[in-house]
Amino acid sequence: MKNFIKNIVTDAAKKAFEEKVLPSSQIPEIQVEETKHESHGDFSTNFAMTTASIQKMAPQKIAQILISAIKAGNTGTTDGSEILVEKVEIAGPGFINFFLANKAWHPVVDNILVQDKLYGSSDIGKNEKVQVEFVSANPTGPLHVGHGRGAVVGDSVGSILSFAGYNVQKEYYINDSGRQIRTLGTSVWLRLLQRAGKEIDFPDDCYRGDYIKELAQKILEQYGSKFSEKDETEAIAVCAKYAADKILNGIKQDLTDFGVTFDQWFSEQSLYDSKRLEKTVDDFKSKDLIYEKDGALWFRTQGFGDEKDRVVVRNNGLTTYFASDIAYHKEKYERGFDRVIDVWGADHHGYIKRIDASIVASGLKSEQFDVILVQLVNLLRNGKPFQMSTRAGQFVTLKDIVDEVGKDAARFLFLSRSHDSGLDFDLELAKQTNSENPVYYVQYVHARITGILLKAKEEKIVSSIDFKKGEYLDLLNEPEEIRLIKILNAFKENVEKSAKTLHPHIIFTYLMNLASAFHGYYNKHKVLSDDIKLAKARLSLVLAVKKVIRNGLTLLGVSAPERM
RNA sequence: GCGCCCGUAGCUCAGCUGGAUAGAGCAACGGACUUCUAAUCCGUAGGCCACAGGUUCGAAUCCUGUCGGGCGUACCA
Repeated sequence: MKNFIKNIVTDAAKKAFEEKVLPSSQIPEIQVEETKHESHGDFSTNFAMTTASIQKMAPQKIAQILISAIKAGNTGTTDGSEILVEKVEIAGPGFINFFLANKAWHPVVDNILVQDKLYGSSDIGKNEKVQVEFVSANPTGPLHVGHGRGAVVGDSVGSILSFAGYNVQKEYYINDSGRQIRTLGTSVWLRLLQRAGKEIDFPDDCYRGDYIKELAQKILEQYGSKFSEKDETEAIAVCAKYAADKILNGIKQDLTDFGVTFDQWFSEQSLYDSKRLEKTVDDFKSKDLIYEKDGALWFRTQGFGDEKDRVVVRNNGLTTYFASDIAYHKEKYERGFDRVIDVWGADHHGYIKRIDASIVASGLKSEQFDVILVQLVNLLRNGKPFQMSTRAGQFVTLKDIVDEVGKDAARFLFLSRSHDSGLDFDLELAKQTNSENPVYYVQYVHARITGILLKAKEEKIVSSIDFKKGEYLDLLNEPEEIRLIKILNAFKENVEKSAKTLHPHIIFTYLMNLASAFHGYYNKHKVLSDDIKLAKARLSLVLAVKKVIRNGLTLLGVSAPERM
């Protein structure tokens, strides 16, 4: 539709030049936009204003010339017979506004019914191989609310990119190596000793949650009471492995219940086992990207935009987290991804530059690496801050939220705001299943329409509640109907914008907007009109709305209920 | 100090690849169910878009600075 208008303007400008009413043949990129106000028509172009300096002419005058050219040509027709542009006019400082005939919009409905689940999809991704890595929480405790936000953002970005034609793989990086795992093992081991009757001072830097005690108990049950007599180093290793496995299984289950799925789970330990990390360090050493100083090995990140160089191997011989991350990211590109997207909590933002530096140092381009920084979730209870700490064992888990609020409401709330902004998540508010919860507003549209379609089938107006061809669409001429179709038409654009900017909340905003337009229409006009032809036309429209709502909700991982 | 994010209606936030009269939800007030689901709708009220400069025909949007809030700034992860 937009291109159609664009062509009209381009043709008119060329024609005006040929007829020498416009002095310059230079035609800049023509921008056509949907108007904000209906009084400004359906589309407008600022062409006259942007080209004013080139043509050395007042915008108003250029606009006038263009309009005459448009009117003179037989532009405005698609197949030469139907006139789709009803009116063209100059407005304001030089905008050219286009008013389309209603019938220009009617084919949109058919298009949706035919494309069905594919409506809104596109190929802007050109099948580019993209990896989205998200959550990647350490398996040292259950997922909490903050992880939930990262989880839905990553999951939805994955769905949206797929829908927009990217070849997407979703991955979870398991930090199953390093100090935090040893701490986990120690925590469990100490609780186990306490349970076995030993007096132990439980250190502050150990994990204190009740789940640690439960794990200790399970180990005792499984290995018997003799376990507490074991050699400490060996026992801690067993505890660590056992606990990490159990916790990871819990994480997987919680994510599944939250509707979040992964194509692959990647183990950090595997980077050590395969000697991949070692090889990566050697490789960079031979390229003089890693050097030795003060007994430690440093990566020359400063040369690639970081504030300073960073340690990869400490002077005690242990590798840093950064070291395995370098190897991991290098490995991702070697697996064939053109582009890698990491979803991180905002508290890790200082880490971006050094990873980016390591990627550029590997000979890749900075544009091939994106980080979605998800701002922190501000947990409230009845409007008051609610502090959480994994170490202290005081937190609200993701599971708690999903159990109490439900998957749909939780996901929808997490995606309701741009991830660039902090999110207030009020536990009491989220638990409410009333109209304050926007998810019901959108889902209600889907359920309402299903109700109408079922009734229509019962009354034999339609033979099925799902059909692929609209009927009597030219009867759709109410302003609310045209407005609804315009919004339906904008779905694909919104998906594309969401994919390009990696902002899933664009889909949220779109759905709220569509839902609002539908509810307004529903209250004003009866779909099942006595006029059977009109009823069929409206049923077609309403079915199209239903399909778009479903497609949108699917991208956010929220269900579209038939009944509420 | 330096870096990243944010500052828009009483509250929570959209709008930010520059466009015409800055939007929505909640809260407030007034209306609409014998009619397809009132988990809905319609109306009223509410704004120096933090502040100051700059670029531009045009700035909530881009640039610079100031102020305020959040988060970072390890041979931690």
